[in-house]
Amino acid sequence: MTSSSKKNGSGDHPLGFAHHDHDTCVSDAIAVAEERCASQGLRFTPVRRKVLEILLQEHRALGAYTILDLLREGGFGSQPPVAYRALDFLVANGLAHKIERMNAFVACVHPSHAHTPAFMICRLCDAVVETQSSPARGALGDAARATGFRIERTVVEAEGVCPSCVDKADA
Amino acid sequence: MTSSSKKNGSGDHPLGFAHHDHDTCVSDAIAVAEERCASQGLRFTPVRRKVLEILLQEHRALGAYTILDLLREGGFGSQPPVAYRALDFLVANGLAHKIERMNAFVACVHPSHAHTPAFMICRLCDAVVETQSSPARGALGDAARATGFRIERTVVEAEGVCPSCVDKADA
DNA sequence: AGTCTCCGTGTGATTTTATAACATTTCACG
DNA sequence: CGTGAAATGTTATAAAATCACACGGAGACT
Repeated sequence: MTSSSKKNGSGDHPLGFAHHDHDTCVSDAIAVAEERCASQGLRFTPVRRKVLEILLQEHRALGAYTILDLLREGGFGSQPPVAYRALDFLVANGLAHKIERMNAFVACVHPSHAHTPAFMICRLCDAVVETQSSPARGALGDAARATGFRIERTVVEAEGVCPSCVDKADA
Repeated sequence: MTSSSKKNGSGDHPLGFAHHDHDTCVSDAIAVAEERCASQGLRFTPVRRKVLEILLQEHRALGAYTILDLLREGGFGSQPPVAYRALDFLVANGLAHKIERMNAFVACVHPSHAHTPAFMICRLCDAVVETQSSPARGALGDAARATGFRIERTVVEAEGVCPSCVDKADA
């Protein structure tokens, strides 16, 4: 029951604002992660794999403590550092992202290539969809260049209402 | 996180990546806030004013608990909700912004007109500079339109190294 | 083989950030 | 004045993140 803290277990329409073949997307992502870690000499340990599986399976943004509950159920350590360390690893290696606005984490949806992620977050149902952005090419990039600021990483998160909640609200 | 730094009245290199007339910028901003609240029927109460003054004076991102300490010194209530409520008010009314990445707050540098703020955050010295962005006009906006997501507000934060820390590092 | 070291993990405790709940005060407005 | 909504003060607690230290396994090296 610890995993049911919020709505939308894993069967509903998980998110993405659109449906897709979930099993495939999970196994593909795990395969990519394995390959990536192997090729870079990183250790894709059981805890790390499990956390990534959890994120992929739920397919939404999860708080570290929700993940921790699921880890516990899986027989892993149950203290916060266990989850945070695995998440740090996944985030550092582009396999997951942190949603700063929610203090939550999501699996990366295209871990195979480098990218500057951006997110659309529904304030009504908490759905999170990853997309791309190039903030450094717009006004922000101009400002950085003008001042001499060296951008290393950007956080881009749009808060609003997802299509399905728009429909409900308008109904 | 954001604490542990000594005062910084107006001399040092407060931030902005550039110097400016700090006293003027503080009093101007307070005046704008007063005017804005008056014209919109909002109550610019002592606590709210004090919090804004603190943010303007320090001219950097401050955690809620740092602000709370300064409030206490000013004879105001010293429990977390006091600070959070004032901050909520300032943020809701565009007089301050929350830096999600730091769980910290800064005074808005151009509260006079509506804008979509973006921030450059130095990971070495924690300096924060506000600038503009139009994320909804780029790839993110395209994605939102394509999926039917309705953007209400955006968080744009660039993490990197500010000019002065770049100089130090390269030296 | 041994054993050394690094890295990851397990665990308890703590710190930092944020909200809930409720009593009291303030203030605009009738 | 009264009255109700908004703001404040206070206690308590929840949620998020980190610290500190012990243990153990995989690889490197004789």
